Amino acid sequence: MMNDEALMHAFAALAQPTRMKVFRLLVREGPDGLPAGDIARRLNVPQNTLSTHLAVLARGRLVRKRRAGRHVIYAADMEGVRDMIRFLTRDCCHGHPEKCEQLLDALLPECGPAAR
Amino acid sequence: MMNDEALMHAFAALAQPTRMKVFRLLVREGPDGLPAGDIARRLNVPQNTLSTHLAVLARGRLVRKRRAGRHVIYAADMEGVRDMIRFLTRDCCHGHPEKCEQLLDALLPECGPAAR
DNA sequence: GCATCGATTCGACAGTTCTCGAAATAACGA
DNA sequence: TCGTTATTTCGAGAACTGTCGAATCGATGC
Repeated sequence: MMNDEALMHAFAALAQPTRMKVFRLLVREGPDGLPAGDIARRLNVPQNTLSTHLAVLARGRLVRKRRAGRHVIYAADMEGVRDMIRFLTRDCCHGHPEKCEQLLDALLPECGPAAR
Repeated sequence: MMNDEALMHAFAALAQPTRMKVFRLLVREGPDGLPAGDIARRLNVPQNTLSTHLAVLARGRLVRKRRAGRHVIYAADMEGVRDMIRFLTRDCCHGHPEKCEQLLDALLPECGPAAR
């Protein structure tokens, strides 16, 4: 479980337009991820600037990196995401689960109607 | 639906320890909320500093304010939360809903086992 | 070894955020 | 109206963040 500081890093990581775009791109790309250079090219950001942003996302556990030859491949890391959701929704219902409907509705449609 | 800038404000709002504590407190407190001064006292933050933080949370649609006499009462606003969750989970499953299990597990326990 | 390619780190500048004392605003009661 | 209480806004200093050129590191192939 993430502590408060780690959680803060996760929120800070997404509080910046370029990093939001990177995260979105990587979530769509799936577990295979993309090399740093490809991301830089696709988002039109200088490679060194992007590298800094990727480090911030990694610090927030929102991306994971692995090396493949001379490429470093980044992929979305859902562990950080899970802990953010936990924080956002902890104690939200006060014993009235139906109040969480709108929150569940935000999550479930993405997973298809067969999710549950 | 929140645009990217509004969403960014929501993430930025939680990227700061005092504001994280305020949000957590207000979520626990429920829809009735708390007057600004009570929050300041409970978290040991000067009232003017807290006021600034509350404004940032409000900009991110994470709290709502209403006036009651000379008090201004703040309560958690789940609309911003819902849009954050939507952003975090959009396109995460790639046609394999079972991959979202861990994300659902982050949300459902908070709502009690009878939630679905 | 050395040239090359991909990625990161360094260093500096500009811009933004955090904090809090002091001043201003807003609502109430006497 | 005046004094009191609750909250917000203003202003300034310190700290932090985003950006990108230049230098560095790491892996590959010749």
